[in-house]
Amino acid sequence: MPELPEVETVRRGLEAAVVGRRLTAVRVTGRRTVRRQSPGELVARLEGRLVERADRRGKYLALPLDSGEVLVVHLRMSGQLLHVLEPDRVAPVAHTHVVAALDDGTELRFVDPRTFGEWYVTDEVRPDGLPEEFDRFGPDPVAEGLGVARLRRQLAGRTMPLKAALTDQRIVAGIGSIYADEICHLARVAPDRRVSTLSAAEERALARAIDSVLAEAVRLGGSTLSDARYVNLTGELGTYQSRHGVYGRAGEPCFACGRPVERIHFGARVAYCCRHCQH
DNA sequence: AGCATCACCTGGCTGC
DNA sequence: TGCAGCCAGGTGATGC
Repeated sequence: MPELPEVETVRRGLEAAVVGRRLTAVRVTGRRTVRRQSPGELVARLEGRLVERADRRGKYLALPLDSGEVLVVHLRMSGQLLHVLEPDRVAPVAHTHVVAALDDGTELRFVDPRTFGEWYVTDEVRPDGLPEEFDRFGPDPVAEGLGVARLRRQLAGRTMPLKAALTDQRIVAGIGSIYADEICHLARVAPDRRVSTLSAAEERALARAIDSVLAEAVRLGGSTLSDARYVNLTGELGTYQSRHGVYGRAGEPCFACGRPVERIHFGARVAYCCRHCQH
């Protein structure tokens, strides 16, 4: 499922394929993708506009336009953005909900079987060109950096389980279930630990693990699970799944100690971890 | 305010 | 083989 590394990989694809291009025609065919405004309104605010930048905060993509507005795209669980070089020769696949023609004859297509993904255009824009509603997010570890001091501030006064904190976009932006589990494993802290009980050394280990796991995952183009749902803009798979230490590996040996990885439940959550390495 | 829980949605998998 | 039931999981609403 697209988390920060996957969305960052898509952002880099958009930078190459879409930035500097004009949207000549936009078709919305799905019923649920555009729900913040009417599809007709979204189309009217996109057609003829030049895409000036490709930005990202957390799992959200933001494409500032020459109108001063911003196109926001969220892939949610199953959304894919695909850049099609020869649209006349490549029929849209099933579950294609938005098609945007670019002024170089290529197309940007949005495919989303589970229809959770979303497109909208907003004119409530900050001086940095991102939507005002992005103010609610915590720091993005890749776009803005996150040191241990900032992490400690973000966790201050909270008692929730660590995985709940890591996946709370107001605390840190961009981490979902897969990377939260991998970060906890690398930092050797259990995902169900209450954040109020973390030692200074554990906070340092977590800050380092957040940086290294996300940086390496971005370097490898994100994780594509066996359902092959996540691909980048040109249809390539990510390869970070080969580095997963715990996620989806219940019963398989922990790379560090050889004991079986467990799939644990706490509250309504699930996490993969090694009870021997993580405390 | 902070935290837990639930609804949303549908393709695909599991198990009978 | 068919099908019911469940799971995936980020986000926002709700309730405590």
